[in-house]
Amino acid sequence: MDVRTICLGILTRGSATGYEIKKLFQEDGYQHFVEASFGSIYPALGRLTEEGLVSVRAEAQTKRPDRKVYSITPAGRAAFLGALMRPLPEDRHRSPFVFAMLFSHLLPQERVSAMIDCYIAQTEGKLAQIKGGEPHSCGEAFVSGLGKVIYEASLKFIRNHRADVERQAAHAAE
Amino acid sequence: MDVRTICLGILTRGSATGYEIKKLFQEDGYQHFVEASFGSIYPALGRLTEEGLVSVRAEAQTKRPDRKVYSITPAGRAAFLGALMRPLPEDRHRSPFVFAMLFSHLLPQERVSAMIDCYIAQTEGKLAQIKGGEPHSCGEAFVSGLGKVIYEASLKFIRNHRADVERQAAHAAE
DNA sequence: TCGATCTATATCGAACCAATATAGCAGGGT
DNA sequence: ACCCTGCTATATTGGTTCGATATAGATCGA
Repeated sequence: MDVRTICLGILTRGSATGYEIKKLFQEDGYQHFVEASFGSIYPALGRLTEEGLVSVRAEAQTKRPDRKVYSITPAGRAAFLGALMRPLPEDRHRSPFVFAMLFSHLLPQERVSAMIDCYIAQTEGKLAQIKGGEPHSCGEAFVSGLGKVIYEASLKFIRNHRADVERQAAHAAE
Repeated sequence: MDVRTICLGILTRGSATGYEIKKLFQEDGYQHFVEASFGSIYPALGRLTEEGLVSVRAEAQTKRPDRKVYSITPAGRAAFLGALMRPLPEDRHRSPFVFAMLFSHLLPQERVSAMIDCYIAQTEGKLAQIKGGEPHSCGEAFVSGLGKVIYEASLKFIRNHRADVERQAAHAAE
């Protein structure tokens, strides 16, 4: 799903600045399944404004740099709903950790253990973030519930099976 | 994890052509956690060859276009192991479906149901592909086992909770 | 004969991102 | 008073990636 559509979706829920949209990707639960960088957010907002799908209002702040607040327009709302009515792109999951586990037999056992420990800690952090959130709608509850069961299943499996790949690694000649 | 490192990893397991590497991404179980397109595979192989991390041998074929077979070099193998010894990039999961569920209240109930049915079918297909595979090592068994529990947990949760978002969608005025 | 599909290499224009640039501020340490 | 870290805020850049496209060899069914 392209960054313009994602920004439109976020703006259906309320006006926001480019900086706030980026923050939402890092904090508000979106980070588990969607993301964009400043390098694509600001150009996307610019084009959406050109296309009339979004309006922008500059706001001066005291003691802070000026900010640009973007709001979705009726045309933008229609464009977003139109995108949701069309077939969705498939999920993409990229996991350097999982890829690395395929090569665990080539690595020292301590390195494999360190990778697994790091991945478990990261996953626990994400699970804690989901648990600390407060879904405001059925959609949000569905999404955070799904994330929760995925992370829990991952953690359970990794804890139960980490010895399998750690044992294999032990035979690696260095 | 960049495409060069991924190609090096794949080539530690055996020589391959660019076309075969792409096929591996689609069939051999890698697709669940790693991918690259021709647009990045061929340039990556080219650069790896320039850097001496990979060697290439052209092969004529009868009744088929000629092929280029790439093999990893000792320097390439060392580079790959070096990459695995450094901190891994974090996982990235992008899910247009999950993002769309946040906006289920804006959609007709039949559309929400169709999205969920499609996602369930795709996930069942991926699960069947994992179940049909034959892991050849502890690393592969770990990876396919992890994928299996994640897909199973997802399917179970979605089936049990789909009514929550479908019910909400029903109130959407069109 | 044509279209679909597979094998096979490769490039292109557009999208994306991590890094960087610029600029406002607060707070803590030296 | 100065410096560093961290936050707020907009924006751009060079490199990476990808979907589409190009080219070319073939098989098979209609």
